[in-house]
Amino acid sequence: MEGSTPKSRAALRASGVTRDPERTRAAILRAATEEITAKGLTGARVDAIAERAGVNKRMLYHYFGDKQGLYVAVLEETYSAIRHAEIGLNLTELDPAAGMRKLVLFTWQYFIDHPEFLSLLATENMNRAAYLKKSQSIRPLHQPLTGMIDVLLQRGVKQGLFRKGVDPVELYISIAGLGFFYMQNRHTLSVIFGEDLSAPKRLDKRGEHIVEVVLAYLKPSENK
Amino acid sequence: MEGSTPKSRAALRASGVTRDPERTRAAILRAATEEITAKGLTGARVDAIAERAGVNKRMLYHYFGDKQGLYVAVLEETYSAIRHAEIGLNLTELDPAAGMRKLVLFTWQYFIDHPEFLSLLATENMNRAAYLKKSQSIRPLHQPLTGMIDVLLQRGVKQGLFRKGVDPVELYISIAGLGFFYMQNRHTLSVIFGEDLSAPKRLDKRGEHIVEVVLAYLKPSENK
DNA sequence: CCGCTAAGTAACTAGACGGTTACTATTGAG
DNA sequence: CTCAATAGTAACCGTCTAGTTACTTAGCGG
Repeated sequence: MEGSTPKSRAALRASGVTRDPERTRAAILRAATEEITAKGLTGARVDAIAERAGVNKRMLYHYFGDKQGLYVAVLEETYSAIRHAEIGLNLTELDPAAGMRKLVLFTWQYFIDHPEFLSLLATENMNRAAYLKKSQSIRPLHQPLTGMIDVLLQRGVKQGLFRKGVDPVELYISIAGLGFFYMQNRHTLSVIFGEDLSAPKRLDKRGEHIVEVVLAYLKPSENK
Repeated sequence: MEGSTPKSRAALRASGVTRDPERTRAAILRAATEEITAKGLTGARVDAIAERAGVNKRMLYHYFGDKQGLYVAVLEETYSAIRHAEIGLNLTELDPAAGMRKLVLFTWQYFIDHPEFLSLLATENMNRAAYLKKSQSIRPLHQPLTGMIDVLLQRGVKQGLFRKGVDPVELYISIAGLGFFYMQNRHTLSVIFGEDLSAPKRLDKRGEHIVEVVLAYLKPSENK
């Protein structure tokens, strides 16, 4: 009988019925990111991750060892994503003020689009960066970032647009902080100030505010 | 026999052997704050809180109902503490620039001295402010804050020291954010940037940076 | 088309955890 | 002094949860 041989790999994969290691792994990682960023590492349930991924719980241990291993994978992937997006910015092609504006608005928009990054950072810091410290793959991702900011600052100083002596790390922390605090704490802040801080128009307003704050700081003093 | 009557209340309280509702309640609340801010709401263990407080677990349910009730009590007390400290600042007696500097440095120092406030905010926002929304006692605490900032801004504008049209809420979020992000994420940021951001000197530097950023933003543009 | 390795499943388990029960001891009012 | 209300204790319980075991099935090299 011609139908007795199992279906071709392609057909099987298309129907989604059979094994597909990459797909399974990716589904677990995605589900874990959602569950862990929604509820924290201790709040996340392994069974919930498996169910969300549509995968047997055993697979989770098969691919990632244990809950911590899964968490580290989520952490590495999430950090990797933002750092690679930043590198793609190509700020050095623009004039310094425009480049800085682009960096600030990019960072702000990234936080809006990726709330999971915010939660994960909160979770990892609550644990005093214990897992990040162990990870070998994350640290090297950050040199391009400060390097890029440094170049931008130097070109701005040379053109008389920016003040001298600005520390790139300090500046980056400020750019990130102005957006991060607002987004991460928008739920409590909305209650406290009686204003819906998640409204799209409100987010735009905040973006412009952050640009203004950063550019005002970078401006050289009048008596140069 | 003269010793047959129980010791006087004062003596008993002094020896710490007998009942003391207020003391027990306070010990539980303090232990809960430590445990919950260290490990998050889901990570905190009820048994650990009881042990840390030197109290039987049953007492925790006696005074606070359940784990959530205890969490709400921690939340209310912690918010109450910072808001009352802010009100005590009396900024309106100083000239606007000095007042603003005082507010910024106070906020920064508060975050340094009270890391538990930072963790608790992160925890509550991860839960989308579900408990804060229910609390009746926290919201009214915040009107004095924005009011105070508003007065400071108006006086600065009148004296030609500050720009016009600054939104007090936006400004407060920026002041808090510049310090909050640094402190809350100092563990991951230190790893990423290869620098110990918790060093006292580094903290002082950050404080001055935040003051500079805020005052630069508030400065009126040259062509007034 | 055989046989070994990797992918996948279902049922299970030891221990942790939030919360309760049944009880005793202290305190303060009358 | 008495008694009711409150503070406090120890042991216990049902459920949840991370991780495991024992097993089946698909896929691929030879």
